[in-house]
Amino acid sequence: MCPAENPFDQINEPIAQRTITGLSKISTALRSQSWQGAESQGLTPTQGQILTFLRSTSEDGIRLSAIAKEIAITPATASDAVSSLVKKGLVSRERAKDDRRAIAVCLTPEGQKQAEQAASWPSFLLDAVEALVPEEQAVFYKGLTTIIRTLQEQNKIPVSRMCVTCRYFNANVYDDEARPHHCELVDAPFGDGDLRLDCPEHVPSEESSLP
Amino acid sequence: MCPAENPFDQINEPIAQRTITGLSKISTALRSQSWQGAESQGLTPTQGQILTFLRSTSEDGIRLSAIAKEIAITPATASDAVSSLVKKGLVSRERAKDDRRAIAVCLTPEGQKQAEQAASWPSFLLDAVEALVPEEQAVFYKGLTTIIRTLQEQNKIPVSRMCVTCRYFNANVYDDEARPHHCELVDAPFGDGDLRLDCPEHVPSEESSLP
DNA sequence: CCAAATGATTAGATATCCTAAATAAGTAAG
DNA sequence: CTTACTTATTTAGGATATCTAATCATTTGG
Repeated sequence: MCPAENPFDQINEPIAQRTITGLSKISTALRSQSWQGAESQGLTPTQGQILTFLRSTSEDGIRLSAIAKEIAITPATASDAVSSLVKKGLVSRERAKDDRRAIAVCLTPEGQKQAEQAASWPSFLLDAVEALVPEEQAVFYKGLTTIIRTLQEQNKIPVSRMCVTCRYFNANVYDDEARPHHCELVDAPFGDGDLRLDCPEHVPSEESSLP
Repeated sequence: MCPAENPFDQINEPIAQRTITGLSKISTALRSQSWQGAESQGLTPTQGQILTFLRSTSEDGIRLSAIAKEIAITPATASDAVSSLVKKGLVSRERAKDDRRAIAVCLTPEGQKQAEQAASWPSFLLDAVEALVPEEQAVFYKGLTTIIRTLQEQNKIPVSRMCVTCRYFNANVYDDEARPHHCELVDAPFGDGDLRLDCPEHVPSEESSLP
């Protein structure tokens, strides 16, 4: 497209810049809503996030440092928050069996219940995301995975167990546009819309491959 | 697509849910980076956001309540943050001329400088967004505007001056796929990629029209 | 002119978040 | 097997962030 043809190129910021502004706005919404969501449970956003994280892991006994890394806070802050949760009886804090420097944080039964609720507050976004037609959703989601992947490579975000960094993932091995990728674990082809951000079966690969 | 054809439909969460997870991850990155970005200036994230907001408005003398609404914090929190900024000499706080209950917050010259820097920290996302090819960027951006628009309608996010809620905006009036919309202010057709999230010329419309 | 609404601040409480230092336990090199 | 380094967590100290609720001042509506 010739620049002279498009007067908006002259007056608009670059699209990447505007995209960042948009992501920031959504981030603002998430922050402000997380207060309202968590507060109704007598929790703070950080505490809610910790419960949600504990719930999502099948292991019992999560290290404090793992929590800190996932939520992207310092160990000191995580320690404080866990103390609050212990005081509220939602998690237990025990010494790890294999490493007595470390602690194992677990959900209590009451914590389980609270975690269910805490995990559901971001659903206020559901209507908004579903305002996109399915094809838009798929492309949008694909864009998200790409962005997150890049952020992980730059260590700007905790590494999660996503397809694109998994040993069992093969990108673009089929001609089928709807399902060009292959997962060796379930041994099946799949498309962008089925890419996962947090797969329990994830095994990190040496070198990653972008879809 | 027939469900039996796609085994992933059985084991994956709905795509909207995973999209929300992804947005939350980016939000986490923004939060943690905003600390590092702001801190290097001796600011906190909230203070940085306030400076950025003041910088983006041409008016001189922003109400405290306007700040609170934009950042999605309570007036009380905003008042505290402004006090900190005043102490640091980055903004001035004066009574508004037209309404003596209200205050007018302005950037000082020193605040101007700091605001420039504070506004630039989210550029850590630039590489990640630019990892998308231009067409992906455009679609992704379009999706963002739709989501933000929906959130605004639900009062989950402060209303901003975006095209899709502007009196001068006409959605999908041309057959040209590249530029289906029309802005009456600049009197020109344009496409999704040129939609704005914060247009100085914005005039709210009675009823909004989704592109 | 008074009641109700609005704009901002203050009070009081808890949590966030940092850095830096302290404690304790594993690990590796001689 | 002991010293030195590393790792996991906690404490200490300090500056906000953030909320709700109460208060004060001003404006607006009737």
